[in-house]
Amino acid sequence: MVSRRTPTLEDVARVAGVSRATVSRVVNGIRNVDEEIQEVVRRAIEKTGYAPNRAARSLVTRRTGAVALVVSGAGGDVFGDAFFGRVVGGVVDFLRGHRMHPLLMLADTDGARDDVLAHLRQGGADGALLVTTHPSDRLPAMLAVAGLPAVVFARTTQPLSYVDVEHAAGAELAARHLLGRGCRSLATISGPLDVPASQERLAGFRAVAGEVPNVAGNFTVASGEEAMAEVLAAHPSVDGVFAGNDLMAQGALAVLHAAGRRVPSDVAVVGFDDSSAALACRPKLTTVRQPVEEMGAAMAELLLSHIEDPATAPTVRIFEPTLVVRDSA
Amino acid sequence: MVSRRTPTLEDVARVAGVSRATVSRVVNGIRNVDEEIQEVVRRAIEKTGYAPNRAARSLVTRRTGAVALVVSGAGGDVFGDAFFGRVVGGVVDFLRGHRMHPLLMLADTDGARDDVLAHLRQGGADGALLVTTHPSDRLPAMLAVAGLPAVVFARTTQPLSYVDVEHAAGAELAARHLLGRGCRSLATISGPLDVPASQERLAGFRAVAGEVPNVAGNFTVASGEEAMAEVLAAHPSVDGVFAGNDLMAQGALAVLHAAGRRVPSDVAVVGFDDSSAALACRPKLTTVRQPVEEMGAAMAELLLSHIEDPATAPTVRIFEPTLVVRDSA
DNA sequence: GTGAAAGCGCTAACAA
DNA sequence: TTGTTAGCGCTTTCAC
Repeated sequence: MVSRRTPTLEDVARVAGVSRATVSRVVNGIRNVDEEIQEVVRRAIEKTGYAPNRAARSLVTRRTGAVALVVSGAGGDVFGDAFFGRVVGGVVDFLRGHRMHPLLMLADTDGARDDVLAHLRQGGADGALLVTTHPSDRLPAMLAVAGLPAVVFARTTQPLSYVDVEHAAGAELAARHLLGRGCRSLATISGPLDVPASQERLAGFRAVAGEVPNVAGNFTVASGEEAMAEVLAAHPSVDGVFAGNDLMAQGALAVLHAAGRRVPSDVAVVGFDDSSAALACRPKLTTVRQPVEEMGAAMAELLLSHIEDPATAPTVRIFEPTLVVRDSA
Repeated sequence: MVSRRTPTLEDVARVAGVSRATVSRVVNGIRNVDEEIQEVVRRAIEKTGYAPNRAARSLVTRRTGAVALVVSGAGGDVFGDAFFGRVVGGVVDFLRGHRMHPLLMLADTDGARDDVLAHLRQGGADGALLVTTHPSDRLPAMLAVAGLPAVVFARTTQPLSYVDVEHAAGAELAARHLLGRGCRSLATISGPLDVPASQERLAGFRAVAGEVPNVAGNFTVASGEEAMAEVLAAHPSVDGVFAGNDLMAQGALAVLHAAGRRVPSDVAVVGFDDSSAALACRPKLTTVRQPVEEMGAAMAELLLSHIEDPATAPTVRIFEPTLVVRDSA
C-alpha cells in the first residue's frame, strides 16, 4: 500500500459511489439513510481507513469537544497536590462519557490568565472549568464578562455556575463528634484565614464548640506541626483538635506523638478532606469527607449544559460533607 | 455595541483597508510587512476585537497546538496519585513555554485505547505522551504502527522515544547507604514483580547487598505495612529496609514504630521516589529521588521534536536518581 | 511588500 | 432518502 495523503469524505464517497453528504450522515449516525447504503459506506470507510478531520468539523460546528481545565492557583506544584488530582479524576471520568476531554491549563500569572481567555475566544475549547484557590483571582470575572461558558470550583460572586461543599456543616460534624466523645478542651488549626473555606470551617466549628483557640496554618504538614506545637504550649490541657485539612492533621499527629500524647485517648484529632493522607496516617485519621470527585463531575455536567444551551442560568450545587470515623477520634 | 457575530480576518482587513493575506501575516508575525501597515492592522485588530479561529487555522496548518497526555493504567484513581501529578506538572510547565497544552485522556480499557488512537488520527492532537504502568499495554504498539508522534514514560520495546530513570542505580545508592551506616541484616519490600521497574530496583539492591530477603508489595501504604510485618516475623534481627517506593516505606515506618523499633537507630529505612509522602513521614524519609518533573518535561521536549520533524529517530533519555538523606536512614 | 484566489475537509440547508 | 451547493475562517502559493 503506497503512502498517500490521508483519506477524506470525498474519497470514501467515491469508493462507495455516493455523495459526500451521505457519507457524512453515516459517519455522524444520522438516520434517514438506507440500510444497504449505510453498509456500503461503512465498507468504504473500512477500506479507505477514513478518519474524520476534527478541525474541518469544528470549523463548521463551532465545537471542539474539549474544555479547558484551568488551575488558577499559586505555586507550580498544584499537580502534586492530591486534592487537585481528585478533582481531575472526577472531571475526566464524567467527561469521557460525553466524548469530551479536558485541556490542562495553568493560570498562575496575569499573562497566563490572558492566554486562557484568548484560547477560549479562539475556540480552542468549548468552555472552562476553573479550580481556583484565591478569591482575588480575576479569571472568573474575565470569563463572566466575555460571556464564555464556565464553572468554578468554590463559591464565586461572579454570575457563573459553581460547586462547593458546605464547609461550616462539615466543621460542625467534627465539633459534635469531638464533644460527643467527651472532649472538654478543644482547639483548632485552621487554614489561611484569607481563604473563605478556612474561615467557614472555623466559624462552623465555633458555632458548635464555642470560641475555642485557633492557630492558622497553611494546609501543609509542616504548618500543622508548628500549629500543634503552639497549641500544646499555650493550652497543655487540650484534649481535642480539629484541623482544617488532613495534611495539617497529619502534622498535628506527629507532634502529639513526639510529645508523648496518645491519640485518641489523650488528644482526639479530626481532619478535613478525607484525602489519601488520612488513610496513610497512623492512627488513621477521622476526618470530614468532601466528595471531591463528585464535585468535579458536577462541574463538568454543569459546564456541558452551559455549552449546550448558552442561555442556561448560572447554577450552584452545594455538596454535603460527611464524617468518616477512623482511629484518631 | 450591538452583539454581532465574532469578527474574522475579513472584517479586520476591511477595517484596515488591506487584504486578508496581509492581516494574516501580521497576526502570525511574518516579516515583509510595512511597519506602518502593521500598525494600522494592529489597530484594526484592537478595534474589532479579533481573535483568530483555531479550527480554521488547524484545517490548513494541520496542527492543533495540543498533545494527548495519556494515562494508560489500571484503576481510575490515577490522578489521585501524586506521582502522576508530578509528571503532569513537568509536562505542563514545559509545554506552555511552547504554546501547547496537554489533553488529558485515560486509556484503561481497550475501547479507551481505540479512542485515543482515533483522536490522534482525527487530528485532535499533534502527538501523544504516554504514561503507562504495565508493559502489557498495547497502546505504544498501536501508536508505533500508526506512525503517530509519541513518547513513553518508562522503557518500551516499541520503536518510540521514551524517558526512564536508572532504577538499578538508584537501588544501589540505597544499598550502599544502608551498608555504609553499618546495617548488617538487610531486607527489601519491592513493588509488584511483574512491573519492570520493581524488578530492576530489587536487582540493583541485591547487586550490592547480596541476596537479601524480599517481600513484594503493591506500592500502597497498606501493602508496605503487611510486608514489613512479614519481614519482622521472619527476620527479627533486621536492621535495614529498602522499600520500592515511599508509600510502602511509610507503611514500614508505621509497623516498625508499633513494634517498638526505633528508626533509624534500630532499623534504618530508605524509600524510593522522593514523593510528598517522604516529607510527610515521621521520621522524614531518606529516599532515592526520581527527577519526575524533569522527566515529564523531557518527554514533552522529545514529542515536540517528533512533531516538528516526523523523521526524527526514536530517542531515549535516561535520568540518574539521587539519594536524598533525611532522618529515616 | 501586497493582493487575488485556491483550497484545507467538513456540515447543513435546500432541492430533487 | 439522497445529492448539490454554499460556506465555515484561515494560510499560502503565485502574480504583481
